[in-house]
Amino acid sequence: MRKGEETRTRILDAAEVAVLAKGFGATSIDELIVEIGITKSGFFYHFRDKNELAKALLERYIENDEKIYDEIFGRGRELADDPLQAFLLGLKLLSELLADLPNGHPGCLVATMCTQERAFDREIRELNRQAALMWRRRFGAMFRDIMQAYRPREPLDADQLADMVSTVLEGGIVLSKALKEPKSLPDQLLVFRSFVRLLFQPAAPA
Amino acid sequence: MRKGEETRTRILDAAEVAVLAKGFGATSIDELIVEIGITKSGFFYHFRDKNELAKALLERYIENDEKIYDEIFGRGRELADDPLQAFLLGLKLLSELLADLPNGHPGCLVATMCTQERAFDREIRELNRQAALMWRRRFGAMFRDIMQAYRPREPLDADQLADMVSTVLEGGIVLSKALKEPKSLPDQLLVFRSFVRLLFQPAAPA
DNA sequence: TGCGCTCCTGTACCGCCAGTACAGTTTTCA
DNA sequence: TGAAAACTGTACTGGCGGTACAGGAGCGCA
Repeated sequence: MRKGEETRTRILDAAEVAVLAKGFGATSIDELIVEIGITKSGFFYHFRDKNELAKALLERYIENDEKIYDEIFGRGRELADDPLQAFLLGLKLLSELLADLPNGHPGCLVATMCTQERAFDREIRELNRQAALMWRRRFGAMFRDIMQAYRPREPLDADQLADMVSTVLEGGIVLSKALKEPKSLPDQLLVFRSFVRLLFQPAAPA
Repeated sequence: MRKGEETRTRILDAAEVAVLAKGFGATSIDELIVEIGITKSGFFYHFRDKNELAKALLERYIENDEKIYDEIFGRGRELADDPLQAFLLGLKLLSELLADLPNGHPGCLVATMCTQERAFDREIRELNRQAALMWRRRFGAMFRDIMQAYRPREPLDADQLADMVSTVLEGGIVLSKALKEPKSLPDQLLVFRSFVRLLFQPAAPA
């Protein structure tokens, strides 16, 4: 049990790196087993097929993602009582975390599975959808809290603002990779942060 | 010559649909040639290998993308003299165009190649980078024009604002696909439009 | 001590796929 | 009508996903 879990984790680790770098279709099982030093039979002992691997990969990724957001925006709430300040602080912390990744963001598995959606079954596409909905719920709740205390200068929907967080993150990752400029992602997040601050800023004093 | 171009186009058309749906690695040449009714030899007459296909695909995609932006933001400038109004109008027109796609946005090839970057050679990654830089130049020029006439309420960089257009488009496509909500993409673009309007809105009257 | 379970290895095989090689054939257009 | 363009046909290679099993090493427990 102990040993089996460890091997499984090593497969997932190697697969995640490869899938984020080359895409799922271009990631071969043969290459993974060579890398981690097991046989093909060993691989299929842990995963029925490649689709099972994709599912396990995505589940683990989403779980970890949620944990990171919990920590970062939890810290934001610890350091600031005001919901707007807490959120802005969270965005700042997230931007710093992304800026500190030495080789830039490795990529988002949710995005990877979206850009190759027909390569996966219904179950995986549903997992992907649930992840995006969780992001919406998380940030939507924050924006609703903020709106209790601040009146937005434009009548924007809390869920659409929440989606904007995911949009900027996913889009920033793509742009960063296309440009080969790791700094673009944290920068874009800070631009979005400025927008949020502007949106809830009280009208200029008379 | 005429005929050859037509076949080549048919290959590219079929390949683009398949690559956007399943990713490049999961798109097989065998499947493409069956779909368009040629032989494998016929395919390799037009493209030396799969990488040549990818390059041609990306080149055509970027060219077409530029043409669409030229048209839409050109129309914006025709209908409004003011650079801010012209840009806001362009975003509106773009949002409407995206909202009218019956099955949602098919996906962006630049994003596809980013999320599978290691599957492609240096030349293709450079093409991708140039595309992102072209977007930056295009929208950066528009923001600089706007800044000649309007003072932003936050000191934001024109190039970073320009990148935000690409970010929102790429991120919106990913989110739309993940959520299976085609409307998310045009909606996100309109949220961004509100932000831009807010940014250049004169300070609230005293 | 040995039984059974987990966690693999080894071997052999199938059909799909990218790519090569090249000879031959049809189509197109000047 | 003839040369070039645009293919087809055939045969092959090696990698890959996946299947099918048979067997074995190490470990916990009665």
